[in-house]
Amino acid sequence: MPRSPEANGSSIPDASVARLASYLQVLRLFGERGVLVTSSGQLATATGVNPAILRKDISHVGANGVRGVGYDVRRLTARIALALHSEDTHNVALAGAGFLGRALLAHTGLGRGLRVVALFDTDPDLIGTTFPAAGVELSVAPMADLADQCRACDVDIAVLATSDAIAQETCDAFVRAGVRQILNFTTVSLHATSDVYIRPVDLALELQVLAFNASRNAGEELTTKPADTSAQRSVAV
Amino acid sequence: MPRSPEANGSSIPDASVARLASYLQVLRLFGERGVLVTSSGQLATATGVNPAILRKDISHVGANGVRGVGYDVRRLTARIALALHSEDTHNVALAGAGFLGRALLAHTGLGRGLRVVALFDTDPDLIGTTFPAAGVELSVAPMADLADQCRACDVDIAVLATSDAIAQETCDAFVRAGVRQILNFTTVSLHATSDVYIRPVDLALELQVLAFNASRNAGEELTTKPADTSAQRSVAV
DNA sequence: GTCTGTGAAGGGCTTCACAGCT
DNA sequence: AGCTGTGAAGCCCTTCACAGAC
Repeated sequence: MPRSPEANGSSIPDASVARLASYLQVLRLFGERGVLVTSSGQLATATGVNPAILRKDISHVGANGVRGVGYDVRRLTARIALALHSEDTHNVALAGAGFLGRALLAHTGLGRGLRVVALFDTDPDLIGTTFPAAGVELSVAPMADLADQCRACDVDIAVLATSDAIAQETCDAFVRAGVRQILNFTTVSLHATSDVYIRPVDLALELQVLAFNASRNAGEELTTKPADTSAQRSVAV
Repeated sequence: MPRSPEANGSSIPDASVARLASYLQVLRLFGERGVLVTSSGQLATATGVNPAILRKDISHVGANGVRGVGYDVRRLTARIALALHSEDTHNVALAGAGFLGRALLAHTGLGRGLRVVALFDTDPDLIGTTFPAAGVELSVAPMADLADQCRACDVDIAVLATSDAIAQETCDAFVRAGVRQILNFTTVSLHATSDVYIRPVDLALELQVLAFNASRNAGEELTTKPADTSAQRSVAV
């Protein structure tokens, strides 16, 4: 992973961005429940991270808390939302209306500000079928319409949930249509010019790691702990 | 992420394990195509990583290559498979037969040595329905049967693809049934004793990071590159 | 006393670069 | 010449621990 020096325009570490997004979820939940003030300790246990790193993450979006007291829930929510641009709306295109595609569509809280506006598949039987997506009924379009629809709907982000066989060509089509952020659920390692950010999400890999742990533990019968319960980091929909 | 000192019984880094699993995929493909010898460069581009780290990863499973030539595909395949215990068979239980659950079931190449042997859901309409899983027809069982079936089938690994509402209780049930490796697709941060390894897979988080990048790029209009095209790491099914 | 904000220390992973074998 | 194996350097991130504010 090359990661060009200072690729991160805003100086806020990728790892922190991911965690901040999860704090945001919890904070919004707290807000809905009428909680006014919270602490790094509470937030940390709720999200499964270390309190110290939580405070450091928060410090990246500007200091907010009151020493000896904690954080104002509304204020902190607003700060993080601002820093993550989480109020911006992004239009998402989804390629592949199989089980995985539909699981992603159905996923509640795809995240505020994310709206699936286009859905593609190669299967002729599926084309024209509609699926509910955040209130709207979304109709499956053929791949041939990909470029036109993406441009028309001002798509920012693409999600690839197709078969491996057509992954690269679909990716190319998205890139030609001007999409620069692609989430890749296929097992193919995609190639594109360096201005395109492709994030692979290999669901099988995680299971391989678990399997490795399981084999290891079976052999050693608990002489050592496998790792820890808390989050490493991953993907989400 | 506490990660207790020397938690990793076998000294081979987690990050390497994940990558080794992906090399294995590619190597098996090469093998089927009749390729006899390959190089770190070829494997690196095929998997989207740096050649140097690939060689280092491979060195963890014991030196294999021939300087000036490359790696014998069959030999390397065997070495990695051995190190990852990839020939061991693990029985997997899947909780949740919604779209996500079915997507996971349908996913080809869940990984060699991984076999879904039990499927649970709360929906009374779904119970008794069968789904194809690696050749066998798998019938949906009620949650009440979870413990019995897991023990009976000698389940190693559990996958949580349920609704958030019942995530923790389902997790607890798996732990009581003796499962120590859990892949968590819900957005709940699960808690269990420290001998249980829980790996969260938050599909929405990845999208949040993409959205953040998209907003950032839109603002700065390409003064800097977003990051890089190649893989960071993630999850897969 | 409680809880935040942060410098400093520590660790793990990646990259570089080169020695060594064929 | 080509490619592997690996010490060394560097980087990023996490953890510790404590000073400071209430």
